[in-house]
Amino acid sequence: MFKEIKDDFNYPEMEKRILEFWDRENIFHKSIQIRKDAPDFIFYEGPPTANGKPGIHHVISRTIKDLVCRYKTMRGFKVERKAGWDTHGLPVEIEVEKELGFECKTNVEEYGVAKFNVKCNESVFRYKKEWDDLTRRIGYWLDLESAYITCSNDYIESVWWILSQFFEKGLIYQGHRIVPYCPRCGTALSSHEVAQGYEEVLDPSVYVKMKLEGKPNTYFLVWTTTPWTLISNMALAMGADIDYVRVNHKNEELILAKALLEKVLDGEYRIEEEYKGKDLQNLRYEPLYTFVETDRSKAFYVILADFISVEDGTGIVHIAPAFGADDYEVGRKYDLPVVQPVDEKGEFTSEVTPWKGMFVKDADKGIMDDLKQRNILYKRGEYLHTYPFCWRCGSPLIYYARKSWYIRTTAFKDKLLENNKKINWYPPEIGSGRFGEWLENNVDWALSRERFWGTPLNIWICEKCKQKKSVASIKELFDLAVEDEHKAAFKKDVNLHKPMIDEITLKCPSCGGVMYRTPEVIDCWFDSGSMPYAQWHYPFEHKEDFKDMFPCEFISEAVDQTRGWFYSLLAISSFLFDQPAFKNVIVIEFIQDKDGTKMSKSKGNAIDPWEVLNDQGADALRWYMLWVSQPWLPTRIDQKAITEVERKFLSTLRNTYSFFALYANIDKFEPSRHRVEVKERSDMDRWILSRLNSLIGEVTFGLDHYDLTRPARLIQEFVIEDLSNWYVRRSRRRFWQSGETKDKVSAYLTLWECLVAVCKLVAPYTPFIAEELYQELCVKVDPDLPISIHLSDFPIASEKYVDLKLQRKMDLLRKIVTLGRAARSRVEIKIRQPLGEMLLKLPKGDSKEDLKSLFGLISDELNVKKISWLEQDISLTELSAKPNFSRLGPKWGKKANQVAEKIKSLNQTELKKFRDEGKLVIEMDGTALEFAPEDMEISEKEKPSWVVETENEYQVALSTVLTEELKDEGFARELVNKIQNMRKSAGFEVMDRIWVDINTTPRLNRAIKSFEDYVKKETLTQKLSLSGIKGEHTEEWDINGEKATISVQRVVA
RNA sequence: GGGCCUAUAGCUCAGUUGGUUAGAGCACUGUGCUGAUAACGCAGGGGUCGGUAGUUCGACUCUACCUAGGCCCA
Repeated sequence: MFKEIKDDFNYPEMEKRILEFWDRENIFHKSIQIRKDAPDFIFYEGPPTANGKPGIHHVISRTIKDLVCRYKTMRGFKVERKAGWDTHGLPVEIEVEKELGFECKTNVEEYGVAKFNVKCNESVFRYKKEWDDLTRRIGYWLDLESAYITCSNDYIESVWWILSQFFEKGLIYQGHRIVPYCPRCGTALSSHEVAQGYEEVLDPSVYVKMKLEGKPNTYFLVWTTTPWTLISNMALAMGADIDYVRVNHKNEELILAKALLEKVLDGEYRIEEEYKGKDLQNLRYEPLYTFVETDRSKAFYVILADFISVEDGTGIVHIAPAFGADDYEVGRKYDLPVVQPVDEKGEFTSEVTPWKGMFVKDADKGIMDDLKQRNILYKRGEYLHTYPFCWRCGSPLIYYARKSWYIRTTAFKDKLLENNKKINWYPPEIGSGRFGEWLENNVDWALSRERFWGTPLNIWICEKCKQKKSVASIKELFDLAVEDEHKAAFKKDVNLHKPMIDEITLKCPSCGGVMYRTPEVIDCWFDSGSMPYAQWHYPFEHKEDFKDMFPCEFISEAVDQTRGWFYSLLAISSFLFDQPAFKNVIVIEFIQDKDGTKMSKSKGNAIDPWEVLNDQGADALRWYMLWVSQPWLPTRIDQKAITEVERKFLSTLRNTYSFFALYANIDKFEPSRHRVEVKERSDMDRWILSRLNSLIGEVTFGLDHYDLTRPARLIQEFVIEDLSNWYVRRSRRRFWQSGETKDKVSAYLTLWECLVAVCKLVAPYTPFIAEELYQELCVKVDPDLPISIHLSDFPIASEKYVDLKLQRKMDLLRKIVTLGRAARSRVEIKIRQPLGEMLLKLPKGDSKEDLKSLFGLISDELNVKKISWLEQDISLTELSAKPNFSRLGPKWGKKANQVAEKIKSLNQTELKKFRDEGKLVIEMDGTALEFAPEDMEISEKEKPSWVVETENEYQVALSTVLTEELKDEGFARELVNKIQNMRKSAGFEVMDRIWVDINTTPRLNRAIKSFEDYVKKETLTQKLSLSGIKGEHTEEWDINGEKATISVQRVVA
């Protein structure tokens, strides 16, 4: 027996049942085991940070990963899915700092770095259970037990090995990095933190005159909003192709951008000379301040930069390499000195005598006064702009150069570009555009972070001779470490994190001095980019079989990873193995709320995934997200829309199964015991199988090309329109037939085959309902089949069953049926009333013979007795003309009435000519009448007793003549319908036999007599009487205008 | 401030190399049907294709600029 799905079916409940089944039978691991000799499909799980709750956007990325992995498994690959956790990074530290109520970095040191890191470690796994639960609930099959963890010793050891490879090749160096820095907290902020703290503020706006060397009275006019940085000025930057002018203004010669003259200068000026920026390159000027010893030959001249705009300022930008990222970059290019007379508290150092110990921003006023006094301040004002403040303490941030370690990625930039081209990006424009263009402008990777909770940078530096050593393994560390109590303690309990690792000192191989570890930890993107190797503890383990696990075929993450994980994977793999770490990537856009704005907890518009999962279920959510739009488009999510998906698609699929189960149970039909060759089946069967195989082909093609949305839409279309609304609808009666005819068996087999195939097609998308139906449709039928749908193979399209000609025929037929239904509806003759004749007209090219074999279907669906062709030149409509008297009167005066009569008597040819050409000349009583379009109104009507519907060149005409015989049959069908309704409302089972009594008019009695057998057979009536005896259930009806009292009663077997 | 993505019916989305009257589902209105399922059928209303300018015989489609939302970078 197939399980009949009851009305109280509940998706979340079913899904939980399936989850238990998967657990109990260990299906996930079996799905890998059974493919153990199959080719690998390598997948990398991008590690999430578990220190926050998972949200709805995580569901989409996990669904996509799961879908691809399940699909590839069903396609015959072995797909290992190792989970991973990203555990390091500033966000974790901030979370813990908040918990502990810390206000600045020094609090951590006071608290103790060791204790702090223990807290970080705990914090990271606080939400792990939430993640595990959600992962399981949405059906994301992932090997959580063997997850890689970026803070484990093995993982860190692999990362160290990779770092040492970079180091050995000379690709790691020390430089400066400009960071947004909070002087009060004494810490650099991540871009994410900076973004939280922008505020609109008024800053000083000053225009300063910088005197040209050796040119009396000539100045560059320079603008800045941070006067305190002028003390560290090293150069002036101009745009190579920007137009500059020298003007005579208030008895001085000033140089500035031509476009900004009006905006900047107050009063009269005279242009003396014009040039491009590049003409002024290398011109020297006199420094404003000389507090700091500087190699003059390297500074104080005009350089060119591409970031100069003429929006604001003067088109000449003052460059202080220590205090701006652009400044620093261009400074490196020109080898400008980095002068930084500002300490970690943001105060001027003692060199800057007038303002020493003063917070730099507080010194602005004094500096401006000083400039004014020296008569080199052109003007000062205020400037309203957004400026970043510390989100924690509210202090203004300063951009500040810190010592930093870099990886020289620019040294192998061409490899990065080349390897990027080997990646298939979905969508492609991310790879070529956003990511590719960014790679073109690659700058060295700032590797180090001055924080506590991270992978310690594995570089030790000799105190004496400054020799550096990058330790490649724990073993090497032991070999080189100075024998002391720290080493002994470390050996007992290896912990590669700060602060323990900092206590390990090495003996310098060159001079025998003591080597101390550089205090920084590394960027956690390096951790995650190392996962292809570190997740296997490569090269310390898996050295031999590593080539089978690298690179991977597929990853998928959100678009914010372009400069994150996507880059770190590519950079490290390009260096180590000169190939991309991943071959295909689906980039996911963010989910927005139904108004198109970002979901966030603070806005309160975030959808809780559990709400959806408990309410509509995982399948509905999964299907919705993949069906609604391509993952790389911003998707608006609306919980109501998920309900719609459930109602329309999942329920239709379920009900189609239900229909099958109901009748298969009645007939005790077992698919495995029957066989009918497809070619021996009906047109209807061959049609749906043809559609099915076309569908399989299209779905496979899509999924093979990482297009997940189009296949979903095609499957949904197939299930609703083709399978349920046409095949099942049209085939219902075939399942009703008594006895075991070949036609009935064919229908059962066909529907069963379609359902099984559809289940397998949707198995990667909606793994739960697919499993539920598979258990009924397959496992019960044949115990030799795999015990789970996820252990079976994906369907293969059989070309031999694809009959495109048949599909076109069916499309045509359905068009004709639609026209026929519209025609009936217009004259209000219901389908149950048979009609005598139908005429069809097709466009010239269409073959009539092809369609003829399907006439049976049409006459069945539209309930007509006979179908014939309507020849091309015969028309079932006629034109008629209505005279427009308000025009005829003025035009023809007394003759108007005569003319009107003439108009009414125009023949079809004349009317057609008038309609087509808009004019007509005819003769009346010897004079020519010339009609204009306004003279009459043309309308088109069917000929009497026909109703016609036309679409393009397709025309359908139904005869509306009702003979007494047709009426009799109409009565009979109406009666059947009413009795069926009564059976249903009385709660009888489909196979129950009944007694019927009808008390009605003579006219209806006559119809009943002539269709008695038909009525009885359709309604499973054993005895039909006309005596007026009331049975269990009695109702009054109006049967096509005839009153009738109908009683039904169940026959007790 | 810079780069990239998105904007089509009330809602969610299609729309091919530029080509007739811009489509679907949902929602809405009317209507029919219901052993046809959480349905289904038929008809209807609903659009300045985000805005402006340009290229073109012709622009939802190509170009520029602008507006709004998103991501990344400053």
